[in-house]
Amino acid sequence: MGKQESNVDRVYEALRQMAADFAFMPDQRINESELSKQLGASRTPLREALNRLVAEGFLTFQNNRGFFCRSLTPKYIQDLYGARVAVECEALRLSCVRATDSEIAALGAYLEQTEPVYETATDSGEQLTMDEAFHMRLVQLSGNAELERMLRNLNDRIRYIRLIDLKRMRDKSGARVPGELSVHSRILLGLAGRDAVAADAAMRGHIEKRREAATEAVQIAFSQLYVPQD
Amino acid sequence: MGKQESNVDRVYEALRQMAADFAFMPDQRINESELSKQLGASRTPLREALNRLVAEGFLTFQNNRGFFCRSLTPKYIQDLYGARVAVECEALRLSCVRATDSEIAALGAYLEQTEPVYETATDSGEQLTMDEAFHMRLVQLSGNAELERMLRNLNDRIRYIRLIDLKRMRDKSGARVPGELSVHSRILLGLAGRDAVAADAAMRGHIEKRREAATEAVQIAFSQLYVPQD
DNA sequence: GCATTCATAATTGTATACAGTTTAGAGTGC
DNA sequence: GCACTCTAAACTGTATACAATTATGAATGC
Repeated sequence: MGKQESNVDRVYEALRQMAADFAFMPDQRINESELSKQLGASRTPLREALNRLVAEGFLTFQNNRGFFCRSLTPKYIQDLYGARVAVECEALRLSCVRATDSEIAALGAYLEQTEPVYETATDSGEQLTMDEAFHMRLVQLSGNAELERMLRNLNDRIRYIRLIDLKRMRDKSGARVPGELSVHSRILLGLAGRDAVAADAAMRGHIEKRREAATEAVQIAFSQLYVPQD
Repeated sequence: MGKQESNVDRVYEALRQMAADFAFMPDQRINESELSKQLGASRTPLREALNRLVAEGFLTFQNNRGFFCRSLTPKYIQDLYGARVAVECEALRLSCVRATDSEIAALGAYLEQTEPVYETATDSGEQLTMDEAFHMRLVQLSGNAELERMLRNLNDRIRYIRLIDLKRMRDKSGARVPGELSVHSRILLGLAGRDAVAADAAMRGHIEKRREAATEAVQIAFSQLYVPQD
């Protein structure tokens, strides 16, 4: 068996990464010829990948003017956080009914294993990867593939801002008080106790808190994107 | 100003409609040459449109084998209904806080205007259009563009099944008892009273009820698709 | 300086050609 | 009949060419 992955897939993955990282500036027009050279593919597969990203909300498209990066505004980011609440809280409610005890225990073990690493990690990207993995595993427990698909898409579009927020959070506040339960632990505790209301409240509070800090993170994102410090 | 809409857009809209209606049979492989002739466009814009539909969940793609219609299974439909609950209930909770009285009154007026038409309508497609419009307007009141986008996508993928369900519902039960509030009215009443819990319960019950009937509708869908009665 | 016009360059839109891969089916042996 | 092989046809993947459209910028008039 040779390559399973097609060229379009490779181009698509690369572009998705670039779009997530705002390698294209907000509202920036994308030059197809230049980009195709850069990615080592012709415009045909490039445009196919770009069209997928339009449908996923990473890019926009204007007839006869081509593809543009999505814009970055507080409202846009607020909406993404709002959608996360919708998806993750409903998934959690479902999980309270549908997840088995062993599945919940497995996620608990994962949390216990990763939290010490998370607490001491110096790389924010690594931290965010762990955080996203926990939330994804949680939504997987709901057994609903659509909710899972939605969260994956939201995570990818919101990642750049979350990374900034995470960095700031670490700079500001000291380490969590030892012995105190982490937010993730409290969510999982609600789930284990099949207490949908408590789990929902913990999750909602968790996301809303980050959402409140997001507008400030958008400002910082702009300053990073338009005035590179390196 | 000449045409604003591009060829890709035209092809895309046509394909989306076809995919929604299962003009492609579940799991059916799509022949690009044939389809491009049928739509009067070459394979290049056709494939661009097909790629968008893959990203939206209408189609799937396998490398070197091309595009396929999404499969139609009870699980898939159940998941779509589950996602609808997530999106619509959260939108409703947001609306209880953010929607203005006049916006709610306007939706109430729309409901009062359409419900008599709805009750007496003989065309199920027309009924479904009204139903979808109400739900879309409701989610628009939340002010969250992402939730709106998500619901539009879900509606398009679930439409075929809802149409069957609506037909059956009408055949089975007689007309609603006069004087009794419609489900939509009860949802709106909860919203007007800023009672998120009541509104949520009404919405959740409404969607879950249809969801329970959906598996049966899937069976009928299959018999319709594979044994046309005309 | 500022707006307007027009020619030209740059860019996007799409048909087409052809290479690479998969699929279908005839042929063969058992 | 059944499984296997091999060849031809069908189909997908992508580069490329060229038409259509938009963007750029110099020239012009005020």
